[in-house]
Amino acid sequence: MPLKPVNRGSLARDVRSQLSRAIVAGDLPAGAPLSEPALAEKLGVSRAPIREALIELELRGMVEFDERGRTRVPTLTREDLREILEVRLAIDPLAARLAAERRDADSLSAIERNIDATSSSRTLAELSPRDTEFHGLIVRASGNRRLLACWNVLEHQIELWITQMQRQREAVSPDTHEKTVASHREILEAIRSGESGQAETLARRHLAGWAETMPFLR
Amino acid sequence: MPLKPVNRGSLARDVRSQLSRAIVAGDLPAGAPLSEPALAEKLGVSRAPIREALIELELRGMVEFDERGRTRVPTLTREDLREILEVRLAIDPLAARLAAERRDADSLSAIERNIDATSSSRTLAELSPRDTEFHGLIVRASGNRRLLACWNVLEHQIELWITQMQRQREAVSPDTHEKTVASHREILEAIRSGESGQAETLARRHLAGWAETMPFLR
DNA sequence: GTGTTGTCGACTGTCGACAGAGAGTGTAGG
DNA sequence: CCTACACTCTCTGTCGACAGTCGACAACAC
Repeated sequence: MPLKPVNRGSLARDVRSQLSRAIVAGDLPAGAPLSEPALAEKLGVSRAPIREALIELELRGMVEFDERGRTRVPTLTREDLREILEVRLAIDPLAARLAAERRDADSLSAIERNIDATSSSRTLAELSPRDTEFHGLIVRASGNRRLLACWNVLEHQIELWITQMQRQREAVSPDTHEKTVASHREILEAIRSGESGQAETLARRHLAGWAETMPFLR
Repeated sequence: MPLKPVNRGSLARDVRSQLSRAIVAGDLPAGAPLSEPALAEKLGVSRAPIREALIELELRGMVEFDERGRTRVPTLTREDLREILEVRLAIDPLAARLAAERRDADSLSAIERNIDATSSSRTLAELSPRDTEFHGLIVRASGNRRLLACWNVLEHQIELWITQMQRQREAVSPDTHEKTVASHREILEAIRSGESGQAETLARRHLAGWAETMPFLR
């Protein structure tokens, strides 16, 4: 029986992922202050790992500190989404281009599996994490760690915004769903065949097209 | 020992800026492990604010944790610089375009003052922080907080790389210096007059031109 | 000499505790 | 009835302490 390395120093990391999950799931309501002692008791740990987790979540835009140090889940506005999309319009196409220049086999198969999972999603609650994951996989496939760091700043904010839209239970229209999957597959094929310019263009169009389905962005 | 004890109140923030300063100044040598107790004693605080600062510095790429939790100042390679420039080639032009679309008076005058300071810098040690600041001011002027968050991930890494190049004491050739200032001024004027496309193009060319002065990038 | 085992020191992850500050509340006085 | 004040309660920022773990090194066995 092969021995695997054991989990080390998992408390703070566990706390972070639990809080992260709870936030995007909407279990921690936006706006209300998060009390460190309360979180610590709920999670059965002391305040130290809670604090470490909160600091990281703040840098990733999942919580914000008010002027007196209290922590809240931010309420994302139209303006916030606009900002996120503006930056993603720079990041996503770049990531696709770099990924096409590398063509890493492992990354490609991971993306492939993601698309399969996406195509079998039916509700927005299923689809949207897959979609976020798709774009994250491309950023990873770019091999640029700084680009990944930038992506990490945005990644969860997108999911949080979708949650706050309160529309997760809606079924995705078959039309939208089909278009998304087809578009993702196109991008993957451009990457796989090394057509970096095409991958870049497709990624840009994909995101811009999605943004246009959000008419309230003005 | 350029680290000095810190004044009470907002300890963690002070610790972070002191460590940040010490790192980009090269006072904390890259590669060697940073001991929390040692830092705590040098700064006259307990380990708690030290830890908070280190977590933030890690997310900003100024320190890295090894698999066992020990902290080190990373040694940046050619590859790292290439990654940074790749991402900046996406961020900088976008920031310039957005800044031109906003044309905020306060931002414009801050940039103006920065250019004046730049033009009176003589050594690389003086010039390079001004240059970093110039680009940071444009990102701020874009008004996009997510873009600023991405920039923050990169900002200090650039300064750190310059430090590790060990060339701060070199005089900047008058030619290079003049070109830099002229280029910055061009970008500012494009922003001031609201020519967003032009600002974007100039910002891209400016950065690409600088990258070409780094022949070892291949 | 080489490989193994035990010991020592140092460091990280985590915990509980305390002081200061602010918000909310109840009460006394006008 | 309304205001002002004092009290309480909770929270954050910070501290010191402890346990587990790891690397270095010495002692030891073969």
